[in-house]
Amino acid sequence: MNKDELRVEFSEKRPELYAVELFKERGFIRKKCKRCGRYFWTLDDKREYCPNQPCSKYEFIGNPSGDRLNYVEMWDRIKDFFVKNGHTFIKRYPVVARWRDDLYFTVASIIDFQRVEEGKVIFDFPANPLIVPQTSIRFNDIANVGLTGRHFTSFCMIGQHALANGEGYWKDRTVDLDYRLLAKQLHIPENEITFVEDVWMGYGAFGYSLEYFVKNLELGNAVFTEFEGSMESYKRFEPPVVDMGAGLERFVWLTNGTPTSYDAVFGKMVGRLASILGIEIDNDLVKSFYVKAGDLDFAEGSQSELLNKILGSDMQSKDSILQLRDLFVLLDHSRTLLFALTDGQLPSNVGGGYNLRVLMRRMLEIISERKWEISVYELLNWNAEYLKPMYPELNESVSTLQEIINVETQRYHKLEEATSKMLEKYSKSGVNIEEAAKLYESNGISPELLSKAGLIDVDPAEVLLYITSKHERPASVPLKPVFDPDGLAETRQLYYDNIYNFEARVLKVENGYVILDRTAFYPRSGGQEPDRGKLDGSEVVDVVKIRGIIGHKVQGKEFMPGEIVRGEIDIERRTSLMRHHTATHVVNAASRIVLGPWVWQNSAFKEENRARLDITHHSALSEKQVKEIEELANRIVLENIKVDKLVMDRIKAESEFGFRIYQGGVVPGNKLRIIKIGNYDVEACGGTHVDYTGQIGFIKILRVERIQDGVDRIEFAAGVPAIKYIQNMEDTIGSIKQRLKVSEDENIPKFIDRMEAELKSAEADLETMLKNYAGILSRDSPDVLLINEPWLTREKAVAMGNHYAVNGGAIFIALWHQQDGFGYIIITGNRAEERGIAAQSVSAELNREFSGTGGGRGRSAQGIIRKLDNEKLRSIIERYKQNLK
RNA sequence: GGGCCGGUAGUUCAGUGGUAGAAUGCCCGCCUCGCACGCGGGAGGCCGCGGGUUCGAGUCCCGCCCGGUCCA
Repeated sequence: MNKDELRVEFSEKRPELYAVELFKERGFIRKKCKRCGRYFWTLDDKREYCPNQPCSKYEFIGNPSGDRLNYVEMWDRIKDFFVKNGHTFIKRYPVVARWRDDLYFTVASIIDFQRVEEGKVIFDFPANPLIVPQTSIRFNDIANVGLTGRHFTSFCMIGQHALANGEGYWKDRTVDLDYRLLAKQLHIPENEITFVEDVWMGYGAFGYSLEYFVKNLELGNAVFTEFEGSMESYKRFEPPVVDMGAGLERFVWLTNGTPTSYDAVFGKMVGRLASILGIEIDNDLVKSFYVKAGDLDFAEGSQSELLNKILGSDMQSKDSILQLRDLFVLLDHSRTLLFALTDGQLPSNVGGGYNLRVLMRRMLEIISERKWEISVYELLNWNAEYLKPMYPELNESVSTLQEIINVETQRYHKLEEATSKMLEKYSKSGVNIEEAAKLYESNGISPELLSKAGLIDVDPAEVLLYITSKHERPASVPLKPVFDPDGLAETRQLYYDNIYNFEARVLKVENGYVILDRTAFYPRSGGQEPDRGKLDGSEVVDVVKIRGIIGHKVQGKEFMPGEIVRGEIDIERRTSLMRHHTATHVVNAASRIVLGPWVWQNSAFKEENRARLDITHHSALSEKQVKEIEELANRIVLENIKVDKLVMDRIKAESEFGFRIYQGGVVPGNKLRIIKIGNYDVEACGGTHVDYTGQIGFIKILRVERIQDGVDRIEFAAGVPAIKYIQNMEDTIGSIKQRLKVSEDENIPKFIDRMEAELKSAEADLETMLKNYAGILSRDSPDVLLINEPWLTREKAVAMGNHYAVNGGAIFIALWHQQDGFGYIIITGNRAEERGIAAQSVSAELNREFSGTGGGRGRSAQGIIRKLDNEKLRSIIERYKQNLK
């Protein structure tokens, strides 16, 4: 199924889908665009073209429509309208989409309420209908930011969402509300409003949509997700979903009519930044440029080419546009960074973190190249202040972000240093295209930089093309569920109620998994390993949950549907799992307190004997930090705090505790199970926990490692396994003390120091002795020295040979016994050289005569011989002696 | 998540399969010098770790660890 086919299906074959009541009531006419052929609805019977670019051009620049409002005012106005009309206001979700494994960032408001389970989309609305100002992040238009006047790396998507299930509403009311928002609430003349027919699809569901435009600026898109299946056979999606997303930035732009949306959106910040940086803005140039640049795509093709097309050869204009672009980029990128950092994403070299690093580095690069007197942190601060009425959390978090920015800035400076060193290195030779590609991919030195430094002749774009031509990507294979949950009711969970023995009815047996109507067995989920125990006396070896249905893998017995069985949980194992799970929350809280507010749980795993917690942090953990975390965690244990296990409405939990509760990802459902440990930690969590922190007993951190840029792993044990770990450590130290014959732990390092010193002095003595010995030997037999001693090794032979040669010896031959013959080393001195005797020629002779192999260079050679004939060796040596006389 | 680059003296880095180097810093001595003072001497190394190939590996091959970088 593709979009074009779907358009034909809906717009051509089923046009009635789009004919909402409002169109009849207000007299909108359906037209077909003369240029692109798409259908649109308008009150203007003379209109021939749809409002999309390039079929039509913007008409609002310098000629705005509706009430002129700034960013924050505009949101208030829109929010008031929807709330007045029965919508529940929902605070924005984090821009870091932790509840989705297919996305790093929240890219649209509907993402908040979608859960993807086994490739199927499930909608989960906290209220119906609702309105949300969802900050959405998109990195695909990064090259267009600042140049087209309308692209951002993040924007506010006004999300108007409803389920058509009786409680919410469907398309007639949706379009009616959107129309009234424009015409009544914002006083936009109704004949300026146009609706365009379009289609939408994703995750198996699809539908049709009406995009709405004013003066040819697209403001929003109302998507009606009504179907699922394939083009050939589709059925109604229950319940149908209203997904209206509109760009707040567009609304502000329209009603202000500025040349760019940045002017409207960032308001006073533009002028303030320009005056600090000493930039004078030429309004005529700006207006004429952005009117033309609006419908170009700078992401594809050469940027300078497009600029030349608009500005001709006027270098000065080009410079001032690029300068303005950089100013807008700083404002845009700093806003995106502010949201993403606040929501806990750290810059790094993997995953979504890389996108942030790119933004950060682009900002630092601009600031450093233009020598602008502004810091990244200041810009974040401005944005936080500006957006305070809408998003107070930004202003609360911004001061804590300084440390992250510092670390990242230092990394950038390190890269800068390394770069200038590399440029220096290649300054004479220059680089070819292959080297340029390598320098960029491995050292981060961009082709533009090489070009500026005059090290490459080719167009930088050509290097990038060369790089992309080498890349390919692999595909991933989705896992197949172990049993089919369709048609089964959710299993009743008994494991939260301290039940360890129970009776239940078998509903189904598939693939070795027994599904019961109720169970006290905790399934593998939330990083907690499953319970073990017995079902009718047989071992339960695994417990899994698929869409609320719990399956037990049992060994040694066949079960029949309908029979009643007895379950018995392994209490010792469960208790240990509970300790480790609560301990994980405690260690997470301790890490956040010790390190900083950017610490989130990245993932976690709890088993019977140990647990590991991966946390987001900008640097590797120091020994001191680990000790502090361990100590604080144990203090929280000693405080013996009650572990509250609450069931709360999602909205209430989110508003009371914030999105911090989603450490392990957002849990589906309107009711959340909340685990609260005093004021230390609150998380939505489905795991089993102890009742008081004191029951954890003792937490011991076993090891920490940095598993990737931005993530540190903490492995620890709680309770009995932690004690066992300490006991093992004691045993090890005890045996070391026994071997070293020291009585106190603290004497071990001293003992090692002494051993090291003794070894060193023994080595030095040996060296001296070898030297002296070689000196004596060089006097006694200055021509050829054959030495064959049991204590010889390669290293000792080399050292001796050198001393021998230095003292005037000519040919040094060392032989020592080896597994399959004799190893030898030959070192020659000046006198041998004068006679034209090279070490490798002696070696060659030995090899030839005694079935050996080996070789060398200049004054040294080494090898092995297998069949030594002492008689023959003596005569060879005699010959060399004669030769040297 | 994938690709690529790197890891050798305290530091910055060279290093054709054949005795581990330079510069700088450090220590000692000389010089009292037109200025990164100069001269001489010295200490400082599991060449990231483990395996393999080889008579022989810093060097070639494989795996791992650490750092960096680019891409999705």
